Amino acid sequence: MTSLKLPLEFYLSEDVITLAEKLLGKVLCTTINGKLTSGIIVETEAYKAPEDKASHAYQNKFTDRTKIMFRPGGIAYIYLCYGIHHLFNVVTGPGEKAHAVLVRALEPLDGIQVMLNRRKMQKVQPRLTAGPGSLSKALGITTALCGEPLTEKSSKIWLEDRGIIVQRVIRSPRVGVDYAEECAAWNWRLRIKDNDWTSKAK
DNA sequence: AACATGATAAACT
DNA sequence: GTTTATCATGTTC
Repeated sequence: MTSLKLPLEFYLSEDVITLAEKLLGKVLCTTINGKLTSGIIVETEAYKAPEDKASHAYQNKFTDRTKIMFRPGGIAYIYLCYGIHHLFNVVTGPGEKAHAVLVRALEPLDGIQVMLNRRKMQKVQPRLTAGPGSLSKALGITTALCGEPLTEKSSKIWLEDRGIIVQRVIRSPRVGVDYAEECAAWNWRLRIKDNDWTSKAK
């Protein structure tokens, strides 16, 4: 169990793109209210501050919300979007650099019944954990977990390497970042090819 | 006022 | 079966 947990060094690379790619196939686990839920990461997005206009920390903008990203990697950055959705990010980099990887979609693994209850759904459908807001809700992730270390034994949230092999990775432009101008063209959205659990598009 | 979205409904093939 | 449009929603700045 503990040996499967990703080591702190994993998160300290300055190369967020490669890191985002490596996160595919890893397993995100949470124990909220004593209930274990987990899923394979099938879609991520890299955010590389300060030069990335799509990042909250563009130009090293330092606020109460973004300051969490300026810490060294290996912690969770969770923020509220559109007032409803909790989005889960992994903070990466050695510190100083406000890099982060957004987890956009999961393939359910453990605690599926718990996830169904949280989503108020009857049966498993791709949309259970497809989409950053959905997966957070399914795993019980809220802003209460913001800043939580992903490497501590006591953490309620962590990542595991269960030896899952990723066959092929697709790179595509990120969505919802039109305002980021030239940065919107950077192909920093990464997903596993031919996976039913990624949000739309194949 | 802006926002890294999701659920729903209505329109398509 | 799929894609497209609309809007609800609350925190940040």
